[in-house]
Amino acid sequence: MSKQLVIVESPAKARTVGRFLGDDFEVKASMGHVRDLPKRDIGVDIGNDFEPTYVDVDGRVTVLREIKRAAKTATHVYLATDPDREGEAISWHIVEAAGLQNAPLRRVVFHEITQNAIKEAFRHPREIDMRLVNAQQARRILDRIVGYELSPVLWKKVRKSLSAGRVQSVALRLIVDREREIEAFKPEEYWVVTVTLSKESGNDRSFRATLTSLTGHAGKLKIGGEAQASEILADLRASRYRVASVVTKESRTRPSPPFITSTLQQEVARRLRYGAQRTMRIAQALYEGVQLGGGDPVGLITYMRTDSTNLSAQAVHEAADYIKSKFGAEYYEKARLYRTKSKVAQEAHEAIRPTSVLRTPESVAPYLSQDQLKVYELIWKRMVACQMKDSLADATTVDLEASGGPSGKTYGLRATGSVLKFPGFRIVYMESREDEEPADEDSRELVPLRQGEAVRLLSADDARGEQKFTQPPPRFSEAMLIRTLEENGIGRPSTFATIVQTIEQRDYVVRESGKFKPTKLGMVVCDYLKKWFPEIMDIRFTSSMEESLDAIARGESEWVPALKVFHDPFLEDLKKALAGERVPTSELDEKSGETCEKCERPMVIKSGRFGKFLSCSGFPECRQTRPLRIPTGAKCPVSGCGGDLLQQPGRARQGRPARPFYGCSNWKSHPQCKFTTSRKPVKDPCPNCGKLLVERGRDGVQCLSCEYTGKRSELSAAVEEPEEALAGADS
DNA sequence: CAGTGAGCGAGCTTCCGCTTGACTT
Repeated sequence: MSKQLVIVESPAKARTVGRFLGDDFEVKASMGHVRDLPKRDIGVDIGNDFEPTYVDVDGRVTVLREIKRAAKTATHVYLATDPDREGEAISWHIVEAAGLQNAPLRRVVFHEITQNAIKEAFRHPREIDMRLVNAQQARRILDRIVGYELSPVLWKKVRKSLSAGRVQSVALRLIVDREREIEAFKPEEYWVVTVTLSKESGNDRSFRATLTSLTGHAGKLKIGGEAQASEILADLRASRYRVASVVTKESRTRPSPPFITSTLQQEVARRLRYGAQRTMRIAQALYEGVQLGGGDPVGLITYMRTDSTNLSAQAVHEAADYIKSKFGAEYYEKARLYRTKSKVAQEAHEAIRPTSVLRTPESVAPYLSQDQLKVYELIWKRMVACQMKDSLADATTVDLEASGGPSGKTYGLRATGSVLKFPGFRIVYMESREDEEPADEDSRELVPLRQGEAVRLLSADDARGEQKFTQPPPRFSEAMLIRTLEENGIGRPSTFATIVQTIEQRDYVVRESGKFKPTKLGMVVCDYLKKWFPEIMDIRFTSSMEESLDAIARGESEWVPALKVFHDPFLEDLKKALAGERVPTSELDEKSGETCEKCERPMVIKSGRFGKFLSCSGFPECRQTRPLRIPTGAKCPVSGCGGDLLQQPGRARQGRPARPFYGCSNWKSHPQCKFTTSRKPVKDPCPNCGKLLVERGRDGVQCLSCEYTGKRSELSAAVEEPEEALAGADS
């Protein structure tokens, strides 16, 4: 008997949908796009209305064959790819590539994988929406033109193999702009003055207050130097203190919305220090399914590449029941719905949530790896918390006055405190903060005080001034960069992790203690693109592109003219750039901190065919070169060798970026030694056997010769980080 | 995850966004 064919994008989704639909349906997965522009050349006939050439994607040939075969006998072919621009295009490409134009086609869409949503979708089939498809084609072709016309300009004018694109180049710009802000930043001195006070009567408890104002002067008091601070401290030490006002307000805190891709990546980075790639790998495994005891694998979370905070009614309902029975009715008020913040969100899926809150972290723990459990726990807690009641606290602000010091001035001080009245969602989950400093000052309970009450300084030592300096803005971490990109509508949930990978792989940026720092190459490429292609490098370029795409999707404009509007001025920029100057290669050299043995000029780090090497900055007058090797302080573990282990830059191989490795200094010398390792050596020898220790994980060490493992922090001295100037070799 | 070592002058590189592959005996 012939079945009805259903096509979705992901195999895990195919499994679930198949279970809901029953035996009359055969559900197949396209596994993403099945056709795309060719890799070899641009594949767009610009002069001929941007006519694209599509080819079958490598590895999707079998998928297409299967679809073709199943469609022959199917009574209906349901195109159930994701309900967004890309999904619509995937459906259209499947029809074109598998030749299903005359098949009994029906396009169906659902935003959540629940029985109801799927049944409802199948009741309202429609046709493929060519407006959406054309919006996708315009997006794809624009990205191809930008990427494949801009990159060759960089090959000619800067260096070969470089790349530029609508998304990666703006990501690079954010990092470079930030670095310039930091370089230009002038720290300003300021002082923070605090006093420790207590009630007149009794000595039971003290509290701290911070100097905020000088009576008669508007605004916040600024203390710019030590002299001023000393004068104020002299006053405060001799002052009488009085409570000017006590204001207590109830403060509510709402739970954070359920996770979407970007917030999951950020929170996992903050709490677990996992990178975006790793987070996505773990989430993918949770989504694909885990075997719980016996039977079929169970998908533990909903789809992990999403920009929507929507929750299915069923999930909200289940969470309500769970909260009421587990924590009590006072922790639940009503279903909470979260509106998706991003304007460019496509909302094809739900938020990232457990497929059932009844599968608590404890109950699935035996079947998960450590990593998986930690990530699942965060997703589970965030979901439960997001349906719980607000937390309530009494936040008290006490303003005080100090007067009677030698100068006769009157000062204003402030103490704050807060008492949690009702924990609400906090008993399950509280989002971590960017700065990580616990805000205990604010959450501390304050001594009960009355307006007009006199208080006293405990002792002269309890009026203190602390010198501080204003801080430059921080460099971007991976999580911060992803957040900023998303706020500007740049990149999609499926690409956030790879954007970061690309600019790292191109050597545009390096990580230094978890933060991105641009390389000279990155700065040069960014400046070059800003000079010749300011429009592409504008942070708002993507959002204006999205507006035109939306107009196409609504049927208000045509995709070919829209591309033309973009391409005409772009072509002008391209011509100007190609007629312009080449960037001198010396501008790409990184400082090394070393000096040339021959002419004493500084040595610089250059990148050649075989990776990085040291070269005299006096080139071409002085042609001195040296391999780039950084001593690690560790000795070669080969017995009788006695060589030093040196960090070497390593070579990039087949798409993989260059990774440093560690080799013996006696390589190719007398006596020859071929020892190498890719694990970072530790200075201290193994306490067990005296041989070489290498780093393992964040704080671990491991012996290469015996079974010893230990903690790096417990050894006498760890290997020092390479000098900052040489860190570029560490990428 | 992996687990590396040559010392050029040729032909190749590149985008963004969907999604997970896994030759036969």
